[in-house]
Amino acid sequence: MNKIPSLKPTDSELEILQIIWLHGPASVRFVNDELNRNKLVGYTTTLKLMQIMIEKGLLKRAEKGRKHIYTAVLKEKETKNLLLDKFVKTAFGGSAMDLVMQALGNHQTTPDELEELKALIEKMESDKK
Amino acid sequence: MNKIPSLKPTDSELEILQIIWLHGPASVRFVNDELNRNKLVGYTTTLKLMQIMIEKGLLKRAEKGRKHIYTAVLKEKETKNLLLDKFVKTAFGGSAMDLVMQALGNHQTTPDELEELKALIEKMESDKK
DNA sequence: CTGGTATTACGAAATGTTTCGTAGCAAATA
DNA sequence: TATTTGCTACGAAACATTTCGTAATACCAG
Repeated sequence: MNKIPSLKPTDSELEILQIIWLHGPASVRFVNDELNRNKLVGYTTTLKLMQIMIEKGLLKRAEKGRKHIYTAVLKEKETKNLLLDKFVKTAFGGSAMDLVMQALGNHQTTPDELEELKALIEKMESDKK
Repeated sequence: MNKIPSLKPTDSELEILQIIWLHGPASVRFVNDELNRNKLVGYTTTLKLMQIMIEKGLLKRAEKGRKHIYTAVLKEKETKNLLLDKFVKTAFGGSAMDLVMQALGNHQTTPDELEELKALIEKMESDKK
């Protein structure tokens, strides 16, 4: 029934999504192992979370032999867009520019990244003409 | 006892903080009225939230006559920095640059804003040398 | 002073998130 | 085949967040 997940993933759910986006469709075991590189979390905890994500429509799954293989329903980019929109709205009063300026001012950036950013800006300016 | 609030404000708490940052120290009545411009929320709900924020150290208060006047403990900018750091970490795998690129690509920007942004980049590049 | 109004304090319900224990079952292995 | 191992399902506890009802209290208008 649930086709389009309108709900925003929680922090824990997002950690799981990141792993699946990066590595592609994965079993609970794999996701749990990845999670445990950073923090201690029980296998059944991860399983339960992923089952809930199925209910919410964030993941779908296929049974491969005995295991279940989970796939992300939403693409990485669209999900991050949703989260970004919400974050800009709740934390920066809707001003994406404020966020960009503050993000640049408070994080390390390499010269390459700055060049890339400048290129994007040039492109935006020429598109606008 | 609680002096420095390390906790991140919840979404509801953030709405209250935005109002206090914008208007300065305020009573529960004022905050609740402001909140109700956007959504329906009961007075005691707002009161309770603000009391909890006192416990967490997000707000402090002074008794002016019979009312309590609430003040934000953290400055707007430092709070947004904390939130931004966390968001970059959870949603963009720690890459502020990814966030910046995506934010620029998905929101309207005025030529003035782009100029301002370019100026910031120039400044960062010259600082780096 | 008295009744009505605005305010704070408190407790608790409703909801959402995270965690894990236990059970049941299937597959691999000894 | 008998045992162990690994997986899923399910329920529930622990915790956090949000909401509001009720009560106590201070203030104000008449």
